[in-house]
Amino acid sequence: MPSIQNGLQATFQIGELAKRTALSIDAIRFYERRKLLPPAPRSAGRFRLYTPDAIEHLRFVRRMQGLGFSLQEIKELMGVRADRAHACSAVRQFLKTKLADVAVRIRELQQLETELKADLRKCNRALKQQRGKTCACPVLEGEERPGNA
Amino acid sequence: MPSIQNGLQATFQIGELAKRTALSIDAIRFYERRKLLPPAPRSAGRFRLYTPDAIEHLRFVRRMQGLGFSLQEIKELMGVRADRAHACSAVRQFLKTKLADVAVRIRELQQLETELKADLRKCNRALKQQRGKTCACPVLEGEERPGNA
DNA sequence: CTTGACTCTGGACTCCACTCCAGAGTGTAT
DNA sequence: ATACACTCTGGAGTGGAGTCCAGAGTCAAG
Repeated sequence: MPSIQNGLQATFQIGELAKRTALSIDAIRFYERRKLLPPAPRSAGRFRLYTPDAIEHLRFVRRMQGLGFSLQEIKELMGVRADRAHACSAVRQFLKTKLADVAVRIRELQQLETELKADLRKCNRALKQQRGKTCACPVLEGEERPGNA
Repeated sequence: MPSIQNGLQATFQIGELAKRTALSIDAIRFYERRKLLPPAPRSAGRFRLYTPDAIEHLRFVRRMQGLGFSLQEIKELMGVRADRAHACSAVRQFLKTKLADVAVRIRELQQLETELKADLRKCNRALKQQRGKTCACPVLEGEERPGNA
């Protein structure tokens, strides 16, 4: 259970962090090994102790991951962002590069969005026209049906 | 070399396709096995023969992959898009779901873009202020240097 | 008919991002 | 003192997305 005895901040251990981030305990330890999470301070008995920061931290990792960044890239990104305080032109360059990457991805996704919308419109028109006609559409789910073209 | 003897269309074999798509031959065969590419018709000697369609096809795959879709997802997406002709509501539903996914990703990337821009501005301001002062900034590249701060 | 560049298949191997243990220690509740 | 839930480390295993390779076949040129 959370310990508040030092009057500073509620800390909790890894199981709790796992629940609050919907990550597995193993995944959290794995991220720590890969330096995506700073090594947690430990209790007397060597249990990791976390503050709510860790939740935000891990959420950022997952968000980036969902956007298709590798753990390596995320680590670099976090390093730079934490470090922009003592900024230098290498950091600046890194940020510019990443920004350009992100802009490209956004444009490509918007392109895909346009295409999918067009597909959807065609689909809707087709559906409207075929009212009443049978439509088995075995395409989506079926993988293993026997002889049935 | 390309064979044009049937008067229909220039076909080429896998090495050429690899060059034109900047994919490896192995990757192309791998995609075929995973059904991301329809099985190519073969020459008399069982060599795969491709038309320029295949180039577009593979480019689409890579584009989607760059956007973070798994091969499984790309396969589904292509299946549905090829099939919207004989549309049905399952296809329509799939498209709607994917569209929603894409919209979410776009929003998240835009959010990240905003954050990175803010980082960059802070970085620029910091750089302006520290004109003249030393800035070693060992953060980015260094991982394995011995004692050399 | 041999050489050289290309292709074939199947299987083993790699890297990433985890997941799943076993065996041992921690901490609280009874 | 013991039970029980939790955590520790280190290492093996998994699934995705390929890469690498051996041994064999194809085919144009000399």
